[in-house]
Amino acid sequence: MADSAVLDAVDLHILRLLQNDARTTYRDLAAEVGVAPSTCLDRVARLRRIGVILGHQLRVDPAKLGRGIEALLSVQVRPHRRELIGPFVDRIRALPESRALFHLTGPDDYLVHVAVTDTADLQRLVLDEFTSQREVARVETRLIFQQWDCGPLLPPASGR
Amino acid sequence: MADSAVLDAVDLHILRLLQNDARTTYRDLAAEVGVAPSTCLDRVARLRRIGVILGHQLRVDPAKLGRGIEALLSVQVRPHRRELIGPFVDRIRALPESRALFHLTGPDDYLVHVAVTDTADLQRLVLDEFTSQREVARVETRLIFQQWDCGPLLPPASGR
DNA sequence: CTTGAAATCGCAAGCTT
DNA sequence: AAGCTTGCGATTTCAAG
Repeated sequence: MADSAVLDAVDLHILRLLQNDARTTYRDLAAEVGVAPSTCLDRVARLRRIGVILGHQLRVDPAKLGRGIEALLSVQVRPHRRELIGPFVDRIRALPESRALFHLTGPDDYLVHVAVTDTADLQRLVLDEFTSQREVARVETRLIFQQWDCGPLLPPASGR
Repeated sequence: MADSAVLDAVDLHILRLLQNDARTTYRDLAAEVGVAPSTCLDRVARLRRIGVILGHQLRVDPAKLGRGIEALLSVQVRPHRRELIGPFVDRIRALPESRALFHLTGPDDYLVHVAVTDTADLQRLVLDEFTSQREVARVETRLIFQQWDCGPLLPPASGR
């Protein structure tokens, strides 16, 4: 279903460049990689078709939008059954404060990445949207001091 | 430094649309928002200039790149001093397996989001890059069953 | 902010290897 | 089958009102 794709050096070079700047033109890609622009077009179209490229995302600074504080919330959902966790996931994803949601192994079932205006806002969010809910057994809040993106995502060095 | 920006309804509308699809053309943006395409261009350029828009990122499927397993590693770095954590952060960010890195409050200093080929690869990563390092006092590994992106990031409802 | 025109880009068709 | 070149329509971009 999500099997590893067969990618050559040109594909990987294109992926590396587009992960740095997804708006690089085919002409510039072509110049950098050393092929014709239409070849880049074909390669990118193929990468989209086979699902390697999922889409283009705008990166936005939460602080500039008045959400200067970010935090990670570890949440235990009990009982951990499908009829409870489906609605829980939908509700959390719909919160304007939510940035990302993970379902994890371990004692804490979910990790929620949130962006809020201040600590009072964070307290309100935790109390009103989490601890006050029947299915939420426990919430642990950790503030994010700083966060970093890492290098472009590429196949393991052994390749293919 | 990262003060909240002053955005009007047009800016917010554009941000919402671009977060749904960062490749929406200025022409389509204009039609949707109800202004001229060049106005959209000006607005987006301004949003970039003032730092609200940080860039355009390609979303890629890790599984299709042979990284079918993702995990979160909670890491204690001891002693937690600048001369140790600087190199630690640089080293972790440079790992091809790293997707994101967070510096957090609480007993676990760092959270590392990684994508690996399989559990053996994960074990190798944890042993060779984390627990074997002097400054790493403890590592806790949690697998990611599933993850979700959330809605577009926008200012709090009360805002401007 | 809009209009309008020029430059650039995306994209498909045809050609070559 | 894969890549290159060409050309047209769409888009971006800029100057002027």
